[in-house]
Amino acid sequence: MARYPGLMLRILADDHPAIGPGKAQLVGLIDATGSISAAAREMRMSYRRAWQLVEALNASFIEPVVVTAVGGKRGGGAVVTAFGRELVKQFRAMEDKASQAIATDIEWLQRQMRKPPRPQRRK
Amino acid sequence: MARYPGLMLRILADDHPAIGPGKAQLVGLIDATGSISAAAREMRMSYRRAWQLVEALNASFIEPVVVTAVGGKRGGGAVVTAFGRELVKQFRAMEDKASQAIATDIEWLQRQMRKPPRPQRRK
DNA sequence: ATTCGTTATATCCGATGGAATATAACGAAG
DNA sequence: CTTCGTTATATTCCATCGGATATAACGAAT
Repeated sequence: MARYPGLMLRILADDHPAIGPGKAQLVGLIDATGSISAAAREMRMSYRRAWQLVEALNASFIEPVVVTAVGGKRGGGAVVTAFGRELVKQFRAMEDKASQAIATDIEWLQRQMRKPPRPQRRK
Repeated sequence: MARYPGLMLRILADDHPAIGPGKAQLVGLIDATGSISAAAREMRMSYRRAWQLVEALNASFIEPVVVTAVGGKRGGGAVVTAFGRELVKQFRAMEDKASQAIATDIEWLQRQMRKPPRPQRRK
């Protein structure tokens, strides 16, 4: 999910996550597919969850991030607003900048990490 | 919990959080108090949880972060290793650098945020 | 030997989150 | 008016997480 290995960045609003890697990817996929459900399918996420994330996004910001239409041709759909696109773009840029800023630190840190014997969750 | 308003940074090992704001704070408190349970009390965290986090930290890195002693004077205690101190220091430095690198972006983003009507969790 | 506070560990339980499922509403296309 | 795929919403179920609690082990100090 994280675009940069070893780094996860989230932007908070009042200590609650406003946008992070997951929402950014979701909005990107909605933009690509024109549908919340299609984006959810691609992320192997339940429609309900994806819809909740979209709801949270729209509630977090002044301008809507995703606008939806119900019924009609192909049942409806979802469109990412210009602001939504800008939001994702900005967030990706932040990931880039942050990653650059601490790249050497991350390398050092990862050199201190134990590789194999990490108890991973079962499939 | 996040030291910088609007930013949360986590360092991942194989997509699992190796260190983040919570563990960093916990290690800092263990260093200050010399005890896992005292640190947990200060963070209003159950001892079990704190102990699990310490276990995860020690499992994530080659060198131990916290070493513990059982029994004896005052029942035992926990000591943050030199590496542990360095780890926290490095992580804090990463937060600083990342925060600086994206400060203007965060300002822009927060200007787009809806302030009051965010459904906050109940106490 | 007793005391004491801590680490270590197990067990139980409640809250939370998310998946799965079902259903309704919708509106353009045919 | 029927069809169709989607949004929207409620309901149910289950896994996971963490808090609460209890207990054992420990070892220095008394």
